[in-house]
Amino acid sequence: MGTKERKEREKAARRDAILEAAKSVFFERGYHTATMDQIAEKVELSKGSLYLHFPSKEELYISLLVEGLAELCKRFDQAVQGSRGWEEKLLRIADAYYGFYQENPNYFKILFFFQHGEIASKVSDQLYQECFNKGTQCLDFISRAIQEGMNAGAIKQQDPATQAVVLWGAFNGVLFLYEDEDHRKLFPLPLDQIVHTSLEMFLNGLKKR
Amino acid sequence: MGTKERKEREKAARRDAILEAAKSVFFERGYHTATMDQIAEKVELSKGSLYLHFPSKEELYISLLVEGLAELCKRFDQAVQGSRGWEEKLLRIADAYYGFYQENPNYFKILFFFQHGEIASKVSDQLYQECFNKGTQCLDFISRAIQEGMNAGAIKQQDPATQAVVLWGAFNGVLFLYEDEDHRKLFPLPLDQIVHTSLEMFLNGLKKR
Amino acid sequence: MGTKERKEREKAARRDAILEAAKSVFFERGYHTATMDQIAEKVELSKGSLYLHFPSKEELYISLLVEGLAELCKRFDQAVQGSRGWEEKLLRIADAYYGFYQENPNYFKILFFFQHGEIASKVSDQLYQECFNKGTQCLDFISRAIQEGMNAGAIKQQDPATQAVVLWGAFNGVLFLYEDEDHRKLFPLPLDQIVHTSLEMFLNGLKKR
Amino acid sequence: MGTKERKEREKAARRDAILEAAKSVFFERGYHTATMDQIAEKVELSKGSLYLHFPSKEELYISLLVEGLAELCKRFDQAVQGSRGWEEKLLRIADAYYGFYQENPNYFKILFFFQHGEIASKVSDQLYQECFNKGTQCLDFISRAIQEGMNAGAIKQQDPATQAVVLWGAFNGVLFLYEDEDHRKLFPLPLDQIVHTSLEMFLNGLKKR
DNA sequence: CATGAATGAGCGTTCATTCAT
DNA sequence: GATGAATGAACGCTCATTCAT
Repeated sequence: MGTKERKEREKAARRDAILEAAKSVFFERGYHTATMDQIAEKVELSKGSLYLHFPSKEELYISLLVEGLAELCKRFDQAVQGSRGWEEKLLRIADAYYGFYQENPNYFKILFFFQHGEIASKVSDQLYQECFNKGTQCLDFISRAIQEGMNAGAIKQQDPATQAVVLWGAFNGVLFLYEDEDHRKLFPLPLDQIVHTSLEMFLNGLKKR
Repeated sequence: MGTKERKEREKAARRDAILEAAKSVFFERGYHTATMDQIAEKVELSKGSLYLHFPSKEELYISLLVEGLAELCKRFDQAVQGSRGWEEKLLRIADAYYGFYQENPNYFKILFFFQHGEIASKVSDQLYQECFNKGTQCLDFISRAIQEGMNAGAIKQQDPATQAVVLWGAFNGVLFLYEDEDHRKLFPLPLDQIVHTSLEMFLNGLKKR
Repeated sequence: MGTKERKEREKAARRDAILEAAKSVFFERGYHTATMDQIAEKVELSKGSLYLHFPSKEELYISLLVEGLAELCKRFDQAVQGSRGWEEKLLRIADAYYGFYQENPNYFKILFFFQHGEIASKVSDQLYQECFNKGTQCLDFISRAIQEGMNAGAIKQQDPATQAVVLWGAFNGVLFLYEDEDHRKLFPLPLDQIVHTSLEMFLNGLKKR
Repeated sequence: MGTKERKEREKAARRDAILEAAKSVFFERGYHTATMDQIAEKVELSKGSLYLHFPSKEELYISLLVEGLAELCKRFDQAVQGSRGWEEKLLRIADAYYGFYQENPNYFKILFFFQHGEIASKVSDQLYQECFNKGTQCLDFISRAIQEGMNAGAIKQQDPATQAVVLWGAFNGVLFLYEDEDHRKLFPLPLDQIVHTSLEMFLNGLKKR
């Protein structure tokens, strides 16, 4: 009688609600400062119930990352679908990333926090794999665009994966400078300008002379 | 009879010993996970003694950062002193950074990560200023090299500070991908190759066509 | 099925148990010397649980005071209800106070000592108000009895509130001399005699000549 | 050659300087909140040196009390010397006390704090005796005045010591109500009026009808 | 499934006291 | 005698996690 399905749907909904609350709390306060109590209060669930859906604070946090990477993938996909030529593709992937950053500046924090390892090691292998896979998927969009550029003769023949990683890291690094207020004070240039300059530099750098 | 000087020297030595111990503990466990007890044990001092030299955990942590930036500055200075031409300068600055990273892969964590504002705001204005100044000094080395390239007509006329920031962020971002073990697994390319590829890309990107 | 009520009753009971333990520990050791650990041990609860019921050591301490004042109010009420004439009323209020003191010699410490502002300022406004109100209620019983005496022409017309405060303070001061062992040695007169003498003096002092 | 005497004089001076600093710090911050560091800084001596003159924080604190009681004794003495008749004597003793309170409202705190016993028990027997003796001396001034009143037939024949204790306690109790800001809010009557009312009441209460 | 009271290990910080110099 | 660095035992409070109901 579909009871089982309904239950599952409800369970998934609950999970999503928790994730949503966790996002807002983690973003507002940072991983270490956020508490399970605050998240529980936000979802209007008891603290104990959180543990019915996520085995630990870390897993909850990283689950957020998986969601974020999935969203990023989707945007990358749309970006490449609607573009022609490797350069346009890269530009629009960058746009997608930058747009994602602007809409979710705090999401971005997790991305980096995860990479920091303090947390990654405390997470189940399965969740870790999910993370890894999503990350790889994202990178692949970049790789393929670069490969296209090589095929077109515009980019020097090299391992496209390496270049994708460099691009990803470099762009991350630039955005990261602006990740928090204190940093912004250190580098008081408008982010738009920084992003524009860096994209120009990176794309120019990719091209053969 | 120099008693006073000796005392001062001893005090400074103690301070350095604490800094050293703090470095190793913070590196191993991360800022939030590290405890003052662990640092005290490492330096074989009582916990209370730590507070004779640093007023708080935060200040201790940031003092480490200041030290690191100072060292980096010194290396940047040596790098530019021994080189001719903007391109060689940038290359050697990058080398200096990369060298610093390789010798102090964990130091880098603080340098770049900075624990993002959570900490910076709890630190005395003076210490904050020191941090800021050292950071600016580092960037200036890069700016000046870029300016030289513009003067030589090799780089398009733009704000060199912006480009310096982009370079700094981008290079940081690339190194950061390798900052911890878990992440290395995600991007299993040799760091040397990544660094080489990225430098080539960035320098190429700087140049006028 | 009354589950909710039972829970609430249990919660209140727990609160009372903590209050009881806190009373005995605070009494034995004084506010500053008493520790939350000791209280937790006494009530056979974990330290953390204490904070489920009281937000801080200060609030716990002052909550004790509120309880004491409430009890005193109740006794004052009974005292005046069962008496006729202002003099009997005052006498029985004093009896009630003295009785309270004898049953709770240590309670009295808090009541009177109040740790003087060091604490009061750190307590929630609400709790502070409760304290204030209860204190005022106690004084009002005295004021009204004095007013009665004035109406009857036995006491000189003056502000009864002032006289109530004086009476309260004076009687407190006398009891306080006996508040701890060391002091009893200094004034080695039996407390009963002291109380009797002082009541006689105060009441005599109130009367017109 | 008087070297020894000079040394002793210097030592006594040092002791006094410490006492003076301790007074100001203890008064400003309260016993528990004051620290030996603060006192050391105030006297411009090292913390260790404090322990050359006083064996503990408690002894230092109580030594202040002895000083205070001695001063009070002196004032009581002057008060009775310059007055005729038991009533004037008591009035002027009360004035002296009230004057002392007004000049040293914080001194008064120690007086009561000592009586609280938290500290008294941690102090050397000798210091305790000094305290006791000075306290007794103070009381004796009151006793003698009351005895005089009895001899004159104005006061009912009773144990004058008991009455002295009651008077002392009662007056203390009244002043104590005003000992700190929070209390003042609870009893928002001008202290002068309270003191006047209470003296009138106490003296009136002493007199035979 | 949901609850929320209870836990308990842990943290950063303080400070009276000691003692080698 | 004077110093002040060092100690170390506390302390108030937090919070991820558990579990009886």
